[in-house]
Amino acid sequence: MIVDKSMNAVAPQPLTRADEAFDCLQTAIVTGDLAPGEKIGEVELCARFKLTRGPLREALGRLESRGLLVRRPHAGVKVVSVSADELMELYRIREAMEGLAARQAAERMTDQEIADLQATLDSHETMIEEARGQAYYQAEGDYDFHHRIATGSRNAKLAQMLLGDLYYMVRMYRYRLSTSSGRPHRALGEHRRIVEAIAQRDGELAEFLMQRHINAARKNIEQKISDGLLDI
Amino acid sequence: MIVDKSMNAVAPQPLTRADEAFDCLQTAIVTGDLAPGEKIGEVELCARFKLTRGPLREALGRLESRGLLVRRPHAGVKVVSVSADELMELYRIREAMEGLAARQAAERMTDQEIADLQATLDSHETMIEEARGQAYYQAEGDYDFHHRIATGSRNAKLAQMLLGDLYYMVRMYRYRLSTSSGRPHRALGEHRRIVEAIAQRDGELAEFLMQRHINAARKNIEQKISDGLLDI
DNA sequence: ATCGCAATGATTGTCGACAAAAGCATGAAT
DNA sequence: ATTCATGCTTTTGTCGACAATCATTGCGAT
Repeated sequence: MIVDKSMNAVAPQPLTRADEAFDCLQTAIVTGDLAPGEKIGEVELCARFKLTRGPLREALGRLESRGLLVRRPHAGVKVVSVSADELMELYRIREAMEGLAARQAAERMTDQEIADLQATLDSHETMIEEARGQAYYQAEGDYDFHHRIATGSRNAKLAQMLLGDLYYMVRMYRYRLSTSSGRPHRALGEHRRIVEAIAQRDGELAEFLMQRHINAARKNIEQKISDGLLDI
Repeated sequence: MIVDKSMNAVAPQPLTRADEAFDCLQTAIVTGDLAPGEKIGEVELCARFKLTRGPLREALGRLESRGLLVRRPHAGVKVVSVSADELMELYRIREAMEGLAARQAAERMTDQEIADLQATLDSHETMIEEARGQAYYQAEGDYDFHHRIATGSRNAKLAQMLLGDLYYMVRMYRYRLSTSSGRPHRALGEHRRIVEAIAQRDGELAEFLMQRHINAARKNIEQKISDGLLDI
């Protein structure tokens, strides 16, 4: 029984209300418009996003199974609030999964994709040097880099778990932490070395460098938290 | 801002229709009652599981975001069908994530949990020796072992992703593959060595052994597929 | 005979109303 | 004064009907 891979392709254009609701709520949670720990009623959400309860409930179910909010029957929904420890655990998961992604990306990315990835880093560099984009780099540029590697792994489930589950939770804290300091420069250098390894098709090295990169990011946040510079 | 970890606790007892629908559909997919690739209408599902469309749709949304079925707007839902390649990719993800789980379990499991884990393996051994439980061991016993290690990692998100996302997809194929041969004995030996490493609190070794264990399982399936012994 | 178009049928997406459960406040009893 | 019970209010869970969209089938034209 041969199965066509493309059968499980991504959903096409027709956006349904439930999809809109899902996107709205997701960005609202990530950007902090809906604060962690905040308990919020369905009717209030309907009014806020101009929706009816049907699509809204469907979106809430999806958000719940992705771990962005918790729902207690008959008691309402609440945005998840992850502790500092749990954030560290997220980084440990990223270390393992993105290491794999980097290794597979080194084996499977096309030459074109690698060139695009290098071009992306170039634009990041100019942004940092012009000193007006540190926040942007930290927030979106970094996400962009990891996004490309996740999809470049050609591992659909891996990309789905990374992009659909983990990154949203991490980005949720990027918004309020906006950790900068001297990391952007170091992070860019680490990114460059990872891409180099990928360009040389050295999967093992790419995996190692990616793991070390994420481990460094984790330690950076951990340090700031223990110094009291960051509240979570 | 101190956040109470227990805030994101598991849902309590009150089961709602949507939860029932979710469980029903999930087991139906895993056991193969709903065949992969099968296109199925909402009203048919309602009749089959004695539900109304409201809770059903909510369950469908959850199943979709977990990757167990795909939904094209206005065109119905379809059970996912993963190719042989995609199954191999799942094992690669497991290798990375369960390696991490084993390492953290070695660092964090209680002595009681480790004793329980060893007892579990003992019961598996008697089951295999009595030769009447190979299929059971392969199907449920193995799942039991990995389940305990995932929760023993004390990494809530990791356990959620492993138990909620990956295992269901793997179990879905366990049912129809029922791969046995001489693996059960070897697998049990590998399990024992992993637990030994955990009992000695040797996280690195536990991680290495777990990765090798899953890698061996993957190669075993890969071999059978290329030999034409297994259809997917 | 085959291809394209249109109308019909079926299925999904959406909406509003009803019912059930939980939370809260008030009041009474210890 | 504190605690428990009871009623009310609010919110969630559920249901059935309506509207929008897609798939199919039949007809006509080339």
